[in-house]
Amino acid sequence: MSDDPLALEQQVCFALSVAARSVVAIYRPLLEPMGLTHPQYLVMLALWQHAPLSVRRLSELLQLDPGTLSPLLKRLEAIGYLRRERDQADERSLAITLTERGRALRVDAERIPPAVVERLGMPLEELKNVHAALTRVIAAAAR
Amino acid sequence: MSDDPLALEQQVCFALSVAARSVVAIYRPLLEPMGLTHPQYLVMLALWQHAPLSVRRLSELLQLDPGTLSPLLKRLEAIGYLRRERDQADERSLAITLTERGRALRVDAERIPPAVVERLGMPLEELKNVHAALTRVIAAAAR
DNA sequence: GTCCAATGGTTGGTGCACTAACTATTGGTA
DNA sequence: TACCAATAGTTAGTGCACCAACCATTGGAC
Repeated sequence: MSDDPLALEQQVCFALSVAARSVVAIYRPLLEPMGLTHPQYLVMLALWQHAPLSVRRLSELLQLDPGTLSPLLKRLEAIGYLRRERDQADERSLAITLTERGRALRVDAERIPPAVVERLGMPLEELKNVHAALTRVIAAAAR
Repeated sequence: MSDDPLALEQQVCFALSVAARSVVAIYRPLLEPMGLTHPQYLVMLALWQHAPLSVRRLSELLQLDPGTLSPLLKRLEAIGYLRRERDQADERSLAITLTERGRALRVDAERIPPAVVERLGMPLEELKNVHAALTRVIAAAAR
């Protein structure tokens, strides 16, 4: 075990990056049949839970730049999973709503989380701990 | 607390993505004066530890695609931190070595990890636990 | 009522990440 | 020796992520 403070294998940021990419890679083949990328999947999760949403609200929920979401939402509209319409009450704002197909997709999506957990083969208990630890990291970074 | 298995706030993948982006965001202003992005910083860490390296070896160490590294390495060569030369023994392979400036940069880099830990304000003990947990996730995903 | 600063979203530029197709070198085997 | 499969790296295409500049709408302040 190296005591070099710059050693790759003891950087938390490196472990975070690799873990995030590794886990997203597990989702890829599962999402591909639905025509979704992982960020698009997260948008769909947010919409299934909270639709209708504005771009601003969505960017807060996902902690993503509106500039990132804008083209992503257009792609989801192009596939036919959602609609982007101006909010009647405030023409600056978009009301993002699900289409029938978008709502229907939820049934397929319900198979994803258990498939990922199964593929990881880690005890649920430990995954909960990881989630809690990450939540503390996110809170610390946000301060 | 929602019991919806598709709820955003209980997805480990979501926490992972947000945490990774949040932590990288902490590095951004620290790396900017050195002219480095976070992935470039990881490449420099690998080189300070193991130079000379081939693209293949680097892609194994960082778990990144050679296709991602290729243009990234050219950018680092353009700034003058490294050299890309064909390996004399095997002309297919690149020997990536540090320039004098690249080696000198290490001194500045040594301030980064403590600055990040300080900025996060989390006990070192907990960061170690996070690191260990992430390492298990990475191993599980790789299996 | 008329400015004007704040707000919501879009666009363009840079760089990362993955995939697939491609080129060049190497080294084993017929 | 002449072939050919494996290996190393590059390139092109798509999409994500951040930033800064931009446009339109809104809602005060005067």
